[in-house]
Amino acid sequence: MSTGIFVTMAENAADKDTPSGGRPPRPDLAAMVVPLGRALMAAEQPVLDAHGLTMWAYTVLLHLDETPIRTQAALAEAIRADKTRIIAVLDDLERRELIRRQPDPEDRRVRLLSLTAEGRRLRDTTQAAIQKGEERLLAQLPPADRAALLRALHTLYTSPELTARKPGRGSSRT
Amino acid sequence: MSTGIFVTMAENAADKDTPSGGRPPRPDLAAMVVPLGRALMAAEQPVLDAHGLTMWAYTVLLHLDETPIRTQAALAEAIRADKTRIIAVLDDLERRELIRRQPDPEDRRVRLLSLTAEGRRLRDTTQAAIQKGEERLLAQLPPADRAALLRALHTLYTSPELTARKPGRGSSRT
DNA sequence: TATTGTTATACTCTATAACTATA
DNA sequence: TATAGTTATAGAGTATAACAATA
Repeated sequence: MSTGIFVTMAENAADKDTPSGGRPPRPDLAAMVVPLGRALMAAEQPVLDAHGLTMWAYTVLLHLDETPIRTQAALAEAIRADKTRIIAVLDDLERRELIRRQPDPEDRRVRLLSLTAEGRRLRDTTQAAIQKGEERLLAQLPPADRAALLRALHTLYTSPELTARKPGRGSSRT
Repeated sequence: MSTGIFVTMAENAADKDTPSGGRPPRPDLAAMVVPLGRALMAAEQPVLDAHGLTMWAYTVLLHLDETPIRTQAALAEAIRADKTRIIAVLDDLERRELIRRQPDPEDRRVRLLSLTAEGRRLRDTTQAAIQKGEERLLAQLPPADRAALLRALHTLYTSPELTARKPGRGSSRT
């Protein structure tokens, strides 16, 4: 944690608004979202520790449940991770029998990824604990704002403008 | 970028809700906020590049404006950065005459930090460009949701529960 | 030749420790 | 001795390149 880029901008112009030509009437969106995200991650860390999961492992468990994924590369792509980075995570999850990693008989290069019963159980209890912590925060908001926040976040998060893949370099052949 | 932790959880249970004992009816808050923040940062990067600013430099310019800060350590603390990390940023900003860094006559250890006119101008044009990009995103939301989102983000961001300083290690003497 | 999974290497970012100059 | 600022070093996290197995 304490990886704090975009921190202070949020307090900017929160109340004072200079109408014409002055400071913008609202703080940058990123200036609130990024530090909030960092704080949320920091708040979740103890919960994950208590359940013996890293954030990557938790992300994998969460994603494996919804969509049965066939290849590790697809999983990595789906969670925007590098394919080389999740290997150690999968190794650990498999060793602890939270996931299965079976070679596909039809294409023996491929590893079929699936959640075990215990994996599902651990995911559920962990997520319950995490959301319980989040509820404490959301309780500060009026019910209408809370609903609008979740709705708006979902809209923005799934926005096609933001889902764009990393376009910079990486387009070199090979 | 592509530092993507907490990515997929957002799509979870977005529509299907299993009432009792099943999956939670909403995705984890962090699972939407963190990737959204990363996407926002990625979207801002080209704008910052065009204006010749790193995100840390932009953060410094933004913060220097609102609160006149006396010491570099205080600035670092305020933007949750390590005091050693902003030095190169300040060096660059000073060399480009976007900020001033004057020794305090009353305590010659201290550097008085202030924004130059050009620094203020660059900050304003950069922020205008960034917020213009953000407006494109926010335009997807109904006006009421947009207002609620900004209100809720500000509430959560300034929440005392999340403002807690890193409590772990660091409390060692020295 | 292309692709899946893997290992090994290099790079980026960040924090920690050590130093100076003032007080 | 304590503090502001600085420099140098080391560590964590990540991506890139190279490899083996299979298609």
